[in-house]
Amino acid sequence: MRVTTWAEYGLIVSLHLAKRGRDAPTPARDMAKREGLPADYVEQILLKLRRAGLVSSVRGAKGGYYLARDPDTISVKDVIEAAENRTFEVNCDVHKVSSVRCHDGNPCSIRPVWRELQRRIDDLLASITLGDLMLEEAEVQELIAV
Amino acid sequence: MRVTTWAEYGLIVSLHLAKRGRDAPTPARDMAKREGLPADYVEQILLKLRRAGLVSSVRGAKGGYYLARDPDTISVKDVIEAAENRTFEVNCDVHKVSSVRCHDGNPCSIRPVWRELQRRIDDLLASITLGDLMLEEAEVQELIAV
DNA sequence: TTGCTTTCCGACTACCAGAGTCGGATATTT
DNA sequence: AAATATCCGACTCTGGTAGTCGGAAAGCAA
Repeated sequence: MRVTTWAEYGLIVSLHLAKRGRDAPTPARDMAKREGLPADYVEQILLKLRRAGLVSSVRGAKGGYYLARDPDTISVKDVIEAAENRTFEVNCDVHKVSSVRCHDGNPCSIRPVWRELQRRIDDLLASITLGDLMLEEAEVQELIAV
Repeated sequence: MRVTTWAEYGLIVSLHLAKRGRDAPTPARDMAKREGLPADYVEQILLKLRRAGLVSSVRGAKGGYYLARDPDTISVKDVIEAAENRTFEVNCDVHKVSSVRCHDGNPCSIRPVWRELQRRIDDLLASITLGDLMLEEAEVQELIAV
């Protein structure tokens, strides 16, 4: 169980845009260079973020990307879902063990475990915003450790 | 983010053994057939569970596997770690984005997010035992939804 | 002692998603 | 025009997941 680079890079890039502000758009290539990430790949991810409505873009020279909304209104969950489609994927829904076993009518005491796990993961990730992540590491840590 | 079949099958198989009791060992082949899982694969997983000390085995005819400890003393986290090595894997530790960025000295406001996520996942999974999962689905659901 | 059942274990294959690249089309500024 | 960017599909490469296979060793039963 882990998050992919889509989610990780997505967060890095979103946070980068949040810090840069919304005055002038930031070119993908410039962002990739500063963050030390593969440029072409970053562009793919920015495309996903744009399609999800998290960032906006300006084409042509002097163009680039900027955050579509205020950092405080964008949660980590938003970014991960934009980049990776889902946060935690419950096998009962997608990669079913078997159609019989995972059928809704069939009782399964394991299912509630995955469901609850998904709920808790989503709860945490939805509670953290890009605004929060603009703080120092130690402050973030304190903030989210309830 | 998802659990692999190692973890899923591992749980199914452990739970199966828990329900069967510890009077007589259960052959892997028999278990696989009843649960509708690939026999050879189940055997691989049982091997992992045994190496982790969760199940014990008896070789030869009339042999098989049985739970090494009381179901109430084995958590879902135990089973997942036995089958999959880890529950949630923090990229900062294993698949580092880059050695510079993920170096301990380098400040990173994203890191606390993954760490806290790991903590919460582990907390939940450690709080659920095989004994709990021997209850009905609805009861399990109620039990773990705090 | 000869089978039969079963665990044990390494090695081997198939497949797919993750990670990243590439080539070119389109839009905008200078 | 030329330069800078987004846009986007398609393409490759790799590693891990999922599962299979072939045999060696151990114990039971006759």
